[in-house]
Amino acid sequence: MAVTMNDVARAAGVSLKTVSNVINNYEFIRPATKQRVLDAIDELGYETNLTARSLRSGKTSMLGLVLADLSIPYYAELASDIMKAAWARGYRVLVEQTGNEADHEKAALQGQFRTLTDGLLFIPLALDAEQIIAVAGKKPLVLLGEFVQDPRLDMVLIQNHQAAAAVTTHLLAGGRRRIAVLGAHDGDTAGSSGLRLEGYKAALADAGVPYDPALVVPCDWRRDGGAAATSGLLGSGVEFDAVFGLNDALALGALHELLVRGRKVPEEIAVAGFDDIDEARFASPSLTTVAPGRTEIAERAVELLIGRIESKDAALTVQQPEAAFELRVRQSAR
Amino acid sequence: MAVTMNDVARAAGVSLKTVSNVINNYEFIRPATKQRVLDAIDELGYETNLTARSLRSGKTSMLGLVLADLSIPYYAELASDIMKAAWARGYRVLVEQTGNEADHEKAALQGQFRTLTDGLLFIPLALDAEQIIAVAGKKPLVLLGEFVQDPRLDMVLIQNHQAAAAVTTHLLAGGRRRIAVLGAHDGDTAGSSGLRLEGYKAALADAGVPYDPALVVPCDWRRDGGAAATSGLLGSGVEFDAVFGLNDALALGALHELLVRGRKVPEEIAVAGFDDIDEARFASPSLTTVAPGRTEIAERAVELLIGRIESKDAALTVQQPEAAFELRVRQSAR
DNA sequence: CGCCTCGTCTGCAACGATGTATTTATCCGT
DNA sequence: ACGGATAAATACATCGTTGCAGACGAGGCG
Repeated sequence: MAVTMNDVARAAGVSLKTVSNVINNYEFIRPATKQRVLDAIDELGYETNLTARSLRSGKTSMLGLVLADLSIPYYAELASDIMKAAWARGYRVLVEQTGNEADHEKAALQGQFRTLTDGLLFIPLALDAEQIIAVAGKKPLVLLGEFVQDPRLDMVLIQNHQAAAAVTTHLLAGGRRRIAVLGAHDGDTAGSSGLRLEGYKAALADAGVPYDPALVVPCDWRRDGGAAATSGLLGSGVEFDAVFGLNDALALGALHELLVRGRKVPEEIAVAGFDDIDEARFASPSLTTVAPGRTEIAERAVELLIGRIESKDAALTVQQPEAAFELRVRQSAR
Repeated sequence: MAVTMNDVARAAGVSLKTVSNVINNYEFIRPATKQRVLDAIDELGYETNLTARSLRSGKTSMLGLVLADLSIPYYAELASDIMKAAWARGYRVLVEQTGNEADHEKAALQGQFRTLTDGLLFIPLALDAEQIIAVAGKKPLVLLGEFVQDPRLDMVLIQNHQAAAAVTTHLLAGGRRRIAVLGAHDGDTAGSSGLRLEGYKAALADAGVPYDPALVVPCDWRRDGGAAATSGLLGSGVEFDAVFGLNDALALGALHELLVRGRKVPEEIAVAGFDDIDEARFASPSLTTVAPGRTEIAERAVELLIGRIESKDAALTVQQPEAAFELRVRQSAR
C-alpha cells in the first residue's frame, strides 16, 4: 500500500540502507547517489513511517503534556507556546486532559500514554509531590504550574512571591490601603496560592500597612469563584478599595461582579490579577496583572525536558529554573 | 529494558502469542490461563508498547487535529471537546498548529504528521476547497470550521444562515433597525461570512427593514479587527443602534470599543456575536450570541472521522451533518 | 473405535525502519 | 602500479507486537 524505503531503494538502484542513510543525513554518500535517492523519494512520494522509526530507535520524538483542560485559557495559551517550542526542536506534543481528577493524573503519569512519549510535562493540580514521586516512572518528567514545589523534582518556577509583592506594591502606590485577596487557600504555604499570599503580606509589611485576615477570601480559582467571593465580600460589610485576584480568572470574575453591582473600577475599587491571560488586555476596563512569562516558562520547560531526554547521563542534579515576570499596568488599577 | 510480552509469557508459562491474545480479549482462552497471564502482567508491570502495536497493525489510534492556534479560545475549547469525544472512543488527538499560514496547512495535510494519525480533522483557514482536495492524501479527512464548504468533502456544518438570521431577528424584535455587521468579507458567498451575511439580509427582508450596505464593515475576525471597525463606524457618522459581530471576538472588540468611547450597551447600542465562546458569558455586559453547538460539532466530527477510519468500504458518499444552534440572550442585547 | 469438530494454545513471519559489522569502491603516496 | 587508508554502500539482525495457519487434546458422533 504505502511506499516504503524498499520501493525507493529499488527505484534508485541502491540498497535499502542507503536510502535510510540519505534520509538521516549520513555523512559519507556520493552526491550523485544522494541525488538519485532524493529523486526517487520525490517521484514515489515516499514518506518515512514515523511509527516504524520509533519502534526501532526507541524514541517517539513526542512530548506528553498533562494538564487539566484546554478550555481553560491559560492552559491553552501555555500549550500553544509549548507546542511551538517543541516543534522548533523537532518534537511534537501529545496533550492529555485530566479534568483535575487525581485518578486521571495518575493514569497519565503511569499509563500507556507514556509509551507514546519520550518525556512528560505535567501541570499537577490534584496530586501532591509525594504522590507524583510515587507513581512517576523512569522517563523524564518536568513539572510546571503553580501548585507543587519540591526539591526532588525538575520544574520551572514562577516567581510567585516576588510577583505578588510587585502587584501589591503597585496597588499601595496607587493609594489603596484595604486590598482584598481572592483565592488564598488556608494552610497552603508551599503551593503558589500560599507563596502569592506571602508576597502580598510582605509588600504590606514593607509599606507599613497592617494585614487584615478579613480581607482574605478563599475560593476556587475560577471566574465564578471570583464573582461569588466578591459578592460575599460586598455583602459582608468589610470595606476594601482594591481586589487582588490570585489569578486572572478570579480578578475577571471580581471585575464582572463589581460592575454588575454598580461599583466603579478603578475609581472606587481597583482590581488586579495574576497570569496576564489574553483576555486581560481586552476586559473593560482592561485588567492590571502580572505576566509570569508564559512563553519563557514554555521555552524553559521544553528545553529542560528535552535536555533530560537527550542526555545519556541521567544522574544530573535537579533543575528548577525561574522564569522572569513583568507587571502589566492597565486601566483596572493605574 | 522495558518489560515485553515475552517476559510476561515466560513468567506465566505460556507463549507470547497467548499473552497477546489475553490483552486483545481473544475469545477462546481458559479463565485459568487468562488469570495467570493477568497476574504476570500485574506483577511485572507490563505495558503494551503502542508504537510496536501501531507498526504491526497499521493503526495508530490517533486523530490529527489541524488548526490555526490553540491560544484562540474557540479553537482551544473545540480541541478540548474533540479530545474528550475521541478519548471516549479509544482515540487520542495530536494537535498541529498552522498559525493560519497556507504552507503550514499544506504541510500538515501532506507531511509526516499524517503517518502518525489514522485520519485528520482540519479547520481550514488559508486553503480553499480546491487546494485541500489537491494536497489531501488518501487517509480520511473531515473538515470543520467556518470557511470552506464544498460538496466533495466530508465536513460538519454550522447552520450559519439560520443562526445569523435568528440573531438578527432577535435584534429586530428588540426594536433595533440600524444593525451594523462586522466581519463580512466581500465576495465570499460560500464561506461562513457570506452565509451569515445572507442570514442577516434574509431576516431584515422578513421584517421589512431595508438593507443598507453602509452598515456592513469588512474586517479581520479578531478582537482588534472588531474594535477598529467599530471605531471607524463611529467616526464615519453612519448611524446604528446595534452591532452584529460575525463572531464573538469581533463582538467583544466592538463592545470594548463602544464602552471606551462612552456609548451605553445595550441602552444606546445593542451588541451580539456568534460562537458563544466561554468569555461571552463573562463580558461586561455579558454578550448575546449564538451557540453553534460546539460540543455537538466535536462529537459529530469525531464520529464521522472514526466511522471513515473503521469502515472498510471507502466508497461511501460524502457526509455533511449539521449541528444544531441555540440563541443565547444576555445583557448586551435583550 | 476411529474420525471429525471444536476449543485452546502455539510458531512463524511480517510491519518498516535503524544499528552494527562488513564488504566493496575510490583515493593517495611512493 | 600497488598496498593501505578511507569513503561509500551493503547485509543482516532487530525493535515489540499482531495475523495467519496450524498443532494439540478432548469430546461427540456414527
